[in-house]
Formats: sequence, structure tokens, C-alpha cells
Amino acid sequence: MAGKALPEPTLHRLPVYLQHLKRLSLRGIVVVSCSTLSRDLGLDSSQIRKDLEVTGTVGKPKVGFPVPALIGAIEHFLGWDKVKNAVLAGAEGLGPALLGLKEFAHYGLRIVGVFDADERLIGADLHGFEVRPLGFLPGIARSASARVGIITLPAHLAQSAADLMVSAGVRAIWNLAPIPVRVPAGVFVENRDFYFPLAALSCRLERQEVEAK
Amino acid sequence: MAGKALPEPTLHRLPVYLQHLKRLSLRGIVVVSCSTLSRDLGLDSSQIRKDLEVTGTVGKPKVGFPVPALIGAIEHFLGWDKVKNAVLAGAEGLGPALLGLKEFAHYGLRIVGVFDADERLIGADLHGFEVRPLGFLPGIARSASARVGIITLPAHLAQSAADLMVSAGVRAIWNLAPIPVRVPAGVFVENRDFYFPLAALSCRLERQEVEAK
DNA sequence: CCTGATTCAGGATATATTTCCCGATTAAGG
DNA sequence: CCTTAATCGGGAAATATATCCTGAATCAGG
Repeated sequence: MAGKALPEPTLHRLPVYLQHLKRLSLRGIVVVSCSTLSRDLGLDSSQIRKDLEVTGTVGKPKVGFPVPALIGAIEHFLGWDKVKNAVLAGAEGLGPALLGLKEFAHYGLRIVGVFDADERLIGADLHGFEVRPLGFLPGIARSASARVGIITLPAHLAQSAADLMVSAGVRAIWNLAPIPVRVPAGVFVENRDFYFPLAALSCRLERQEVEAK
Repeated sequence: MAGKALPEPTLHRLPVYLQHLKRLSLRGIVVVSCSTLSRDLGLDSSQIRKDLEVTGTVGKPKVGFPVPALIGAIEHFLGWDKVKNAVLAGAEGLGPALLGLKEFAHYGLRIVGVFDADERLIGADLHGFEVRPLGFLPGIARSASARVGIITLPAHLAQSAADLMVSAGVRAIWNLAPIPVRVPAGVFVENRDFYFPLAALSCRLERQEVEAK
């Protein structure tokens, strides 16, 4: 009954489908076929069908999938339909930018506290949040039952912030610091420097990648 | 003579190695073995060895790889050692945040112009750049021979910005808008909404992913 | 100089993911 | 009601990626 092997790449494509389906929905479209999605998004239609399969939504031959049901199913599958409390470590650089965009709610996250180690930042107001010392993180995270942590600190502070989070019961960490953090088994971590997608572009540009496959 | 099939995942891991090697280098370490890297980064050592192979660097049995040579080889392979001019479309949200971090230079990029469609933003100063109308993008991109474009605009403007970039000779686009853009063959595009890594975390958190494999 | 332990290099195997394919189902039109 | 064309569902084949394994090279120590 639990989901079978869930391919990583599928997980990364689901949000793409979700965004597009929401746009279709706004235009009043209520059913969509994999072939149409394939044309719109430039992905193989079989792949799309298999990806959508994990959400449990069934389509009708000759018609396609019901758009509203698909949107709901993907959001539910990703857990974006349930609010999860989160703590943010890092009040400089990317952190404030993320807060300012006020997009977290769309992804099921509610920030309950912002923390930093730099004394000059403590007490500052960041889009409505008061920046507090890192040492306060565990207490606040625990009392709010925060299960998600986001790290946008410089490299040398990332690991200790992760440790604090884990100690406070955080079970999933989105680490945007330019260094991987290690966590105990049972805690999920996405070590993903912001700029890495540039690698692919730059590299391909450099070597002109002859085959346009 | 040209590089063989270059696995995508390898491309994404190279920057991780690069960061770590730079840290090792700062600590005065001049050789490192794949087994050591494996312990540090939590990746399989065979995988690391195969990844590093694409850079052409050779290691010594019983010793490992020369750190400085490896750093240079990866930077060269990724094209981060050569400055490429780039245009930024989007003066709100992520765009300014990226500019403010002043990290682009590390990745071989020099921003030569910032553009937006919102009239209220035109003329504003953004970390030393004057925001100009999107219509000016092609001229400036062309005269600076910008080969890279970065899009941080809202969804409804992303495609037109991409088109402008392509028309001006941009050959690689890093699209951070929440919608994929389509480009002609021969142009590389990374459609990557900033928040997508959250999908993996949230989803796994939600379904508790039993197997800790 | 010889022995043992470590690591590279690269082929072989296993696993994961994508692509292909075909039978079954549905809607539209004659 | 029957035919046609589009699409789903899911298994099979192909491809891509990761892991395992072996032999050769190198260094340290006796």
C-alpha cells in the first residue's frame, strides 16, 4: 500500500507539472492529456504518464486527466497541502531574499523563527521577523514543533546550525550553504548550493556540446 | 578527442568536489584520495573517481590526486575560469538578491546589464547597476557579446525575455522564473524554479520514507 | 631489496530510469 | 450502431547511471 520505489527524477518533475496545471486551470481548462502536456513542457508523454501515476490519479482514454484532481493529488503527494513549521538559519544573503518573496506558504511552509550567529544582525527586523541568536533556535523550533529547517548561513556555520536543528527535532533540512552538512539517519537533507545549476550551463556552453540530441 | 558521454549527475557533483577541494587547499592539503573524499562527502569512492576522470586529471596509486591540479581542472572543465558576460532580466525578488551576493564572478560570470519590464523599477540603482527597460536588452547584450542570460522575472514575462535574449545571441539561459521557457535548438536552458528542491524534502517528510537505504 | 597495505584505472555487473510498444477504453461522427 | 482516432495502462526493451571487482602502481617499513 505504501508507495513503491519513487524515482528521484519524478520527484523533481512533479512541481513542474503542478505549476503548469495551475496555469491551465486559471485558463478554465479542466482536462488535459499527456500528449498535450508533452507538447507544452517538452517532455516525453510516456514519462509524464508514469510520473502522474505515482499520485494515484487515473485518466480517461481519449480525454486525459482531470486538471483539478491532478493539482490536488500532486499537492497532497508533495505534502504542500499541509502547513509545516520551519526555522530559517541565516539572516544575510539568500535568507532575507527568500523571506521577502513570501513564497513559502505555497510550498506548505510557515517560518516560525529566523536565526543568525552574527551579533550585528541580532534584533534586526526581517520582513516581520526578529533575528535571534542561533542558540535560541532549538527552544523555538521545539516549542513550535518545527520539522523543517532552512540553512542560508556561510559555510563555516552550516554544520553547527544543522546540528542544532536536528537536536530540536527537525527532520528535514534544506541546506543552501556552500558546503554539505551531515545528519544522522532518519533526517533528510538537501545539500544544494544555489549556483550549481550554472555548472551545467557553463560547461555545455564551453564545450559546445555538439550533439543536439 | 571530444569528451565522451558526460553523465548529467556527474556535472552536478563536480561543483561539490570543487568547493570541498578549495577548502582542503586552504588547509594546506595538497593531495587527496577518493577514499578520503568519500568519507568527507558521503559519496561512493568509485563514483568520485569516475567523476574526476572526466576532467582528465590522473592520480597516483597509494597517494591520490593533486589538489591544486584538480581544482584547476574542474574549474576549467566547467568553464568557470573564463569570464563570460551575462545579462540579468528581473530587478525584483531573486535578481537583486543574486546581484547583492556578488558571487557571480566565482562562476565565471560578469553581469553587464540588468533589465525589467516594470516601469517603476526602471532607472533604479541595483548594487551599482542601473535597471533598464527590457527593450534595451538585445542591444546591450549584443554589444557586450553576452552569451549567458539569467531570468528572475514573473512567469508571464519569462518567455518574452528568453526570446529577446536568444535574438541577441545569448546561448545559455538560467531561468529561475516559475515557468519553463522554450528556446531554439542550439541554445541551452536550465529551467529551475528555485523552490523545487523543497519538493523532495517535503514529500519524504510526508511519507516518512521507511527504508533508510 | 622485499613485503604489505593502499589506491588508481578501468572493465564487468547491477540497478535505475527512460523510451518503446501494444492491447484496452473511450468519445465523436457517419 | 459501427468505425475511427486518440489516449490510457502497463509490460518490455533500451539506455543511463551506480556499484562492484580485479590487476597494476606506488609508498612505507623492515
